[in-house]
Amino acid sequence: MNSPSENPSVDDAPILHIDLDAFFASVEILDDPSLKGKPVVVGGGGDRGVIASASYEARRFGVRSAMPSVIAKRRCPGLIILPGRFDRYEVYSRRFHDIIRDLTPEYEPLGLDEVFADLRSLRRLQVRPIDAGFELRRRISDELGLLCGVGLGRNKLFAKLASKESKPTIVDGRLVDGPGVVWVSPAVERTWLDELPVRSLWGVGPATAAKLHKLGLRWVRDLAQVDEATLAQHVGRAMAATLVAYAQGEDNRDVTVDRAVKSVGHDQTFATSLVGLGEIVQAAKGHAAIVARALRDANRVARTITVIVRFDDLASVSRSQTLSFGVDDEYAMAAIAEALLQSVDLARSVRLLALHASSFLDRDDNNMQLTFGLDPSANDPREQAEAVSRERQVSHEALRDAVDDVRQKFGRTSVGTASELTDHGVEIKTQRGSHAFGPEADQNE
DNA sequence: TCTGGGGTCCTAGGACCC
DNA sequence: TCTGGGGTCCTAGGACCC
Repeated sequence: MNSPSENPSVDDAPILHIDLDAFFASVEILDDPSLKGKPVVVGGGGDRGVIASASYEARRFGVRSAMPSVIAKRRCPGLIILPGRFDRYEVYSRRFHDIIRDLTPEYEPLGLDEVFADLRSLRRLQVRPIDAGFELRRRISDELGLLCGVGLGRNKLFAKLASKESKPTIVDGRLVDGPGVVWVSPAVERTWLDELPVRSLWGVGPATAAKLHKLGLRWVRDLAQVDEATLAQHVGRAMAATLVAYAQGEDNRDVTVDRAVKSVGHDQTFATSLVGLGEIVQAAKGHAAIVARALRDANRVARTITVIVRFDDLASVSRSQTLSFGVDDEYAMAAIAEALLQSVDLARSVRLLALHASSFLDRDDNNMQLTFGLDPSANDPREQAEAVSRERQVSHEALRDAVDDVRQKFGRTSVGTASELTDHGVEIKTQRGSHAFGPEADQNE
């Protein structure tokens, strides 16, 4: 929108946002150059799959990320759908972060392919944000072979909107280069923002956009003038406050370095829906093995276990239980999950099962002694499950440590439990694939 | 055209404590 | 018989982001 003619200081453009173009698809093309120039996407190829990342060649056909694969194939009959190799993307992501870190340690990743950076600590070095942006693009292109867009602005809101503006676009089926680096100068902020649709603001998705449209609010300039209390009645207090602030160009979100993870989980949509408690509990055990491993890798234990079931009509229900202690054992987690699933009406067939763990404690702070009063013969099924879970968490400790120890020394595939092996087989048909357990995954740690 | 899997945050009601 | 107010935690659901 405004190709920078000036060269702002870090005080005029303190926040940088950088976003890799078509990241997953681009990595696939780098690893297999024969894909170059072809419509390539990464995503689930089955009936229930969606597109995670689309090359620009695929976008020319109207294929977009988050689009169901069935639709994408219809729009682009020759579409190449790849299952996704997240260990590879993580390698590239780390190298991407390394390049950002060379500029400043004050950066915050969002997913694998985006970063916000706060440039203010570079004031003394006389760094010019626009020069820094072009230099990042050059290095990412030279060293990684990837393209990206850079946005600069007074806050995260403008930096992110600007990076979007910096990207290539498709006009009449043709790819048009973007400027690469865009700065929203304070002088143009107001007019720039006014012309955007409300949907382009952070936090406005399909549901909120529909509510806003119903209220006659289509453009950011409409939002900038709305009464916050009235808006709050429709979208909630917090949303109303942030939307009005954003619409006025105000965004006080900091660039947060080292954001702590608050939950880990595993979701799986089944190619064929599951029927009945038995099948679902069996699947939950596989989920528990994956989530427990992630917890131990992060050296955390979780007090809250949540199961989410989605039925074929896409309605979902969740059940959660918070324990008086933390778990990182798959059998301890599975005991809770099973009890939670028993409280769900499973008359309908189930297309998705998710298992999440949250309310983390440091492993060293997990005081199991406080829980000796638990009675496995209690009447309340939740108390019962908690007692069983505690017993497993305690009694498997030595085994877990031994297994983790062997894995540390000899790699992940060297030893495993039966449920993990079963799960491994099940996982092959999903995006996650078997690679997560392979030797490559270990090299990257 | 029919919606994945990794997450984050917000809301609202109820329980419980002081 | 009528009944507070604030704070925190837990549960269930919803929306959003990449």
